This record gives sequence, structure tokens and C-alpha cells, in this order.
Amino acid sequence: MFRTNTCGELRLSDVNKTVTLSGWVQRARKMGGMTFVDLRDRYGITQLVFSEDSNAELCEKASHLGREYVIQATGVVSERQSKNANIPTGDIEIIVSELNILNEAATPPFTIENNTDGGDDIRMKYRYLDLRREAVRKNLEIRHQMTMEVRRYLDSMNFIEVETPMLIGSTPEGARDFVVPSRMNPGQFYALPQSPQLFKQLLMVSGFDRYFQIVKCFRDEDLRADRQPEFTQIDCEMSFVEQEDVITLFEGMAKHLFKTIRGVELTEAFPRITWHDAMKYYGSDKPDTRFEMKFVELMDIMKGHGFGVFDSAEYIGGICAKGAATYTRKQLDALTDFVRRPQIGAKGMVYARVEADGTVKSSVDKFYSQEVLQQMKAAFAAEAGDLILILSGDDAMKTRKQLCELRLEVAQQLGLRDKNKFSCLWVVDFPLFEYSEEGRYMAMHHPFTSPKPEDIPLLDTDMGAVRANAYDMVINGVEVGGGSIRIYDSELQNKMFALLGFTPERAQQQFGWLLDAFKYGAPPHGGLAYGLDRWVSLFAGLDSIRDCIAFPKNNSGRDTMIDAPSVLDPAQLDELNIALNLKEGK
RNA sequence: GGUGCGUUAGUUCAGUUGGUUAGAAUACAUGCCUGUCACGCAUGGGGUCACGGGUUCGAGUCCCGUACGCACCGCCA
Repeated sequence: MFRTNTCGELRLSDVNKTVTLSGWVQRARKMGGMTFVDLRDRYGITQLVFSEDSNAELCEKASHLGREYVIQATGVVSERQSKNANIPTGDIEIIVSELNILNEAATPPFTIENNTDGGDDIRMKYRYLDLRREAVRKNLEIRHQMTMEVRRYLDSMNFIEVETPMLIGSTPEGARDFVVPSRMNPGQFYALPQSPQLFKQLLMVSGFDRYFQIVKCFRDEDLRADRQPEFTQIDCEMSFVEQEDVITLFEGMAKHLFKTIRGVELTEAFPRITWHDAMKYYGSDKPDTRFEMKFVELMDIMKGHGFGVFDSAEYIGGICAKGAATYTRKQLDALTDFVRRPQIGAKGMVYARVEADGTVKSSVDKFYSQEVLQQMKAAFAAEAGDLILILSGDDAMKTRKQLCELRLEVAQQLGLRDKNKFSCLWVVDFPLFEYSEEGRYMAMHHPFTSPKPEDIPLLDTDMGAVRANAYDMVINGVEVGGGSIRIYDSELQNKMFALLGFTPERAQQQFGWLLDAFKYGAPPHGGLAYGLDRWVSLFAGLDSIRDCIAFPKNNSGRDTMIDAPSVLDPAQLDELNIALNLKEGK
């Protein structure tokens, strides 16, 4: 038997028991005639004690234990002379009578401690060592709790977990597909699913009226701190439901997760905001609502007073930062530089402080009377000590996005983006289409999303105005999930394809099987998918979803530990009937 | 496809205006130390300053390019 107990469970009540522990050497502290060893496993750390007086040979052996050696120790649990309040097992220690070195270990490239000295690069290369660290392990434990609670909740709601295939066909719309060559079908390729979307709709046709799956999805797009090429969705679909049913059920799941994972009881219904209002008041379809700072439009008040920048603007809007009138000129200049960065692209920023006496002191005082500035102040409901920041531009949508960046930056500086505070909301009434740079309308969500029934007449007259039965859940400015009520009527689906520029032949070729299925009695259905990685990151307070994925990819989509992707052996390529055609410099 | 920042000891970093033998902390090794728990003390080993080119009497330091890493824009139905 390798162990009778774990390294995290022994307490004062276990004193005098003889136990055997196995684990890794966190550190051996040699004190001359004594040696202390911190033995670590997944469950915690227990101190082993060796003394020259009681067993000189064993003490000598222990003094040569290196970091990360795997050892087994047997001894008696004893109360410590000097306790360590920092660890749960700090009241006891093991007086070791038998020590067995199960495996030696090379010196790790970075210290296996909470505050490691390892950078991202080296931690990823030796991820199996990184995962020994409590901080990273805890993220995976939260992830495990999450999936357990998801299954518990959905099972209690009669959902059934069904697996859908990983090797499917490529679809041109949406993200780029990862493709897999088929050896048995020369020249043909599978694609890895970007989501199980169509299969879950087929399951609805099959009568599995409540389906879910915790499933890997794949998108061959550039990475970000919150985007990995393979990521995990909690994918759900329901039959005989309307938007309200889906929102109610998955809001319930969100509350269940908050309660069980974070111990946060959310009793109020999550607020809902239309996509249109989200863009108008926050300049984003995923607003961070931990703080207010809504946009106020100022065209009526500020335009036409001789300030050229504003007079020629198509949009003037601002935010009010409570209590930020203390910002120095230097800080305001830094904010101006921030919004003028090419990635944000504003031309400049106007600011106004509300003084203690209520007067407004702005950077454009020479163009505006105090009376106009007071009107502006009233529009923000600003008070003494507040700071108003204003952007303007030719393009309302672009300017709002710039203002959104400014809002988030100011909130960050004011400490309003507290990781332990959670603000959930639904964004609803997304447009069904968005106008693409290619000069045509594309499905904003996907081509199976249903329009709001009352907007169906607009399909023929004003596509841009058609609203979808689509909804996203947003927490702290993170899109944690989204879904829609689908089209279940073949005629409407065909119309959608036509509006999206699919010829009937192409629609039939790519989605014929779905359209066929819909001929045989498709129930009204809809669903939602939550991003597991983003949920865990929120709950664990992480800056990157990488930290809650056991073996993530780096910024270039590489796994530096196993060195993937890698070139294929010529024989392998030949077997797959693939010839490489690498472009210059690749 | 693009922008910014970075690359110096095993690791995390410092390195001034371009100037002698490139430093610190930590890790590692050895020795001392009987109540440590970030133990302490002493000694020691450890460097292709990412790579290539350029400027210069002289480059870790300045310039150009490349590679790699991180963040972001585009992209992500």
C-alpha cells in the first residue's frame, strides 16, 4: 500500500496514528541534527520530521532529498511543538520511521510554488510541472465542479447528454474550419465542428426535446487571452420553447452555478437590454455593467456653438466618471493619448470638471457659455467632483466603440472592475443580419436563427432592421453564452438562404440534409451554448482562459510542450494523397 | 494581414551617455546549524547578452532584418 492518507487530511485528532503518505518533496529544510520535509500531493502539504537522535541514518537520507522527489513515508502523527497557521495540517507532523524514495527528480526549470518564478513560456513548455502548482490546480478543480453542477442541474431538468461527431463536413460561413484529410476518400476532407449546431437541431427533429453536451469546439482563427482554437461549450437545445423559456431555464442554471461554485445567491431576475440600447448606452454588445457610466448623447446641446470639431460631428457623446474631477492634467493627457492610439482611433477628447461650487470647467470653455455647460452637466446628472469625458466623430457606431474603450479604461483606473463583483445581464433583440465589408448582408448569429415574427415582413423591405430571436448572456463585459430560437419551417429557412445569397443548389448541397430533416416534422426549438472556459475564468478571477485549460495553446496556436503542429512525414502525406504547396517564406 | 511591448545565469530581472573582468535575487552544489516552515550563515559553480547584418576605434546598449513570446486590431456565423 502506497498510502493510508493524503497530505491534506491529517489533523490533531489523528495524533498517535501510524500513517503512510506518498507525494512529492516540496522542500527539505536541513537543520543540522534535524530535517523537515514538506510533502505535497493534490490535497495539501504535510510536514515530515527526521531527527538524528531517534534515527541518524534516516535523517541523513532525508537530508539529501531533492525537490520534486517522489517519496513514501511511514510514521506517527504528532502534535507540533511550533504550529504553522498557514496550512490546514499545520498543527501536526509525521515522525517518520520509514522512508522510501519512489523516484528521484531532476531540478525543475522553475519553482513549483504559488508565486512561481516561471514565465508563461516556460510554464507552458513544462505544463505538467505547472499543473502541480496549487494556483493552477485550483482552476481545474473549479472547472470540474462547474461541469459536475452543470450536469446535475440539466439532468434535474430532464436534459439528456448526447455526443455528436467530431469529424464532420466543412461549412463556408462563419469561422475558418480545422480540416482533417480522409485517407479512405482521397482528396476529401472532414472538418472539426465549430459547434454541434446542426446536430443538436437534428436531435430535436429526433425527439430528444432537451439535449445538452459539454463539448470541444474548434475554430481556426487568431487567438486572444479569451480565445483558444479548441474550447469547450456547454451546448444545449430544447424543443417546444420560446425565447422566454430558454432564458428562464438558463438563467436558472447561471444562478445555480453562482450559488454552488461561488456561494453567491442571485435572487433578482437578470436585467435585459436590447442590442440597440446596449450599443447606444455602452457602445458594445457585451457591456460591463458592474458600473454605470452610461453614454449621454450631446448633439443637441453641444453642436452649433462654434467649436469646429463638434459642429462637423455626426455623433457627440460622453461619460461621467463619478468623483474623478481630481484627475490631473497629466492623467487627462494620458487618457487622450489612450483614445488616440491607432487601435482605438479617436482624434481627441474633451473633458469637463464639475467644480465644488457646481460650475463646469472644461477644455473647450472658450466655445461654450457656462449656461450650455450647465445643460451638459444636467444631461449627465453630474455633481460636484465629477469628471465628464466627451468624444465625437463622423461615424456614430465607431465613435461609440471608442467611447466604450474609454469607459472601460476609466473604470479600470477607478477600480470599478472588481473581480469579486458580478453583474449579469441578457442582451436581446440582436439584428438578424449585419452588413459585411464584402457589401452584402450576413447572418449575425448563424443562418438558422429565426427572425422575430413581427419583423418577418421587413425581410423583403429592410433587412437591416429585422430583429432576431437571439440572446446573449453577458457577465462583467464577458460574453459567457448565447443562443437563439431556430427556424423550423423549411420555407422560411429557404428564404433565409436566398436572402443570404445562397443559390437553392448551394443551399441544398451544403445543408440539404438539414432541410430534408425539417420535412419530417421538426418541432419548434431553440437553445443556447455557454462558454465553459470563460465561465471558469470568471469564477476563478483569471485574466486568460489558458489558466483554466490543462494543456492550452500559445498565442500562435502552438503547443510548445509537444511541439504541435508539426510537419508530416512524406510517407504520411503520400498516403493521404496530399502534396504541399508552401508559399514563399513559409 | 497589422500595431505595441519584450528576449541578458536553470528561473525572474537590473544593466546609467556606447567604454576595463556583465550584476542581483532565487534555484543548484558543498559545509555549518536540533524546531524549521520564504529557516539562517558561509563558500562555490553557472552567460553564444535570441539569431543575422550594419554603424563605430569599441555594441548587452544605437540602426535594420529574422525568429520566438505576450497584449491588442483585423478576424472570431
